[in-house]
Amino acid sequence: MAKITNDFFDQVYQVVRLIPKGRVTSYGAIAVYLGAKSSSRVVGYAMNAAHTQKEYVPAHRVLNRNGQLTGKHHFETPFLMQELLEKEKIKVINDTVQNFDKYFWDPTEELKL
DNA sequence: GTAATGACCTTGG
DNA sequence: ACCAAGGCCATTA
Repeated sequence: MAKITNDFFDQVYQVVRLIPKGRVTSYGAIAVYLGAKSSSRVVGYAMNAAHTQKEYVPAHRVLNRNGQLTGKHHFETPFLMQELLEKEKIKVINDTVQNFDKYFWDPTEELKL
């Protein structure tokens, strides 16, 4: 399936894999990094197809702008996402990451195109 | 080919 | 300050 969007998806997956351990980011940040800030939804959609990729994608490190685990329900188990985040020493309360701004990992700042 | 949906974000009242 | 609606882009039915 050589589609045009495949490239965009691949970019998203690459960025997500580049997220350091114990760090999180938002869909919008990735969208901005890819130059499609308006396509924040597409980033989330890419995550939806993330589990279809060969390589594992740490989608649990990708949250919305509010720091909420909106996509936890899309994981194999709703608890898996929070479990993984807690393993990264990240406190998750009520499906929300604490100190989100502190753990926030901005690709545009770190990768600095 | 058209219509509806979605792991979102921004702006208006 | 809080609540509601629209917009953007790609995928699926």
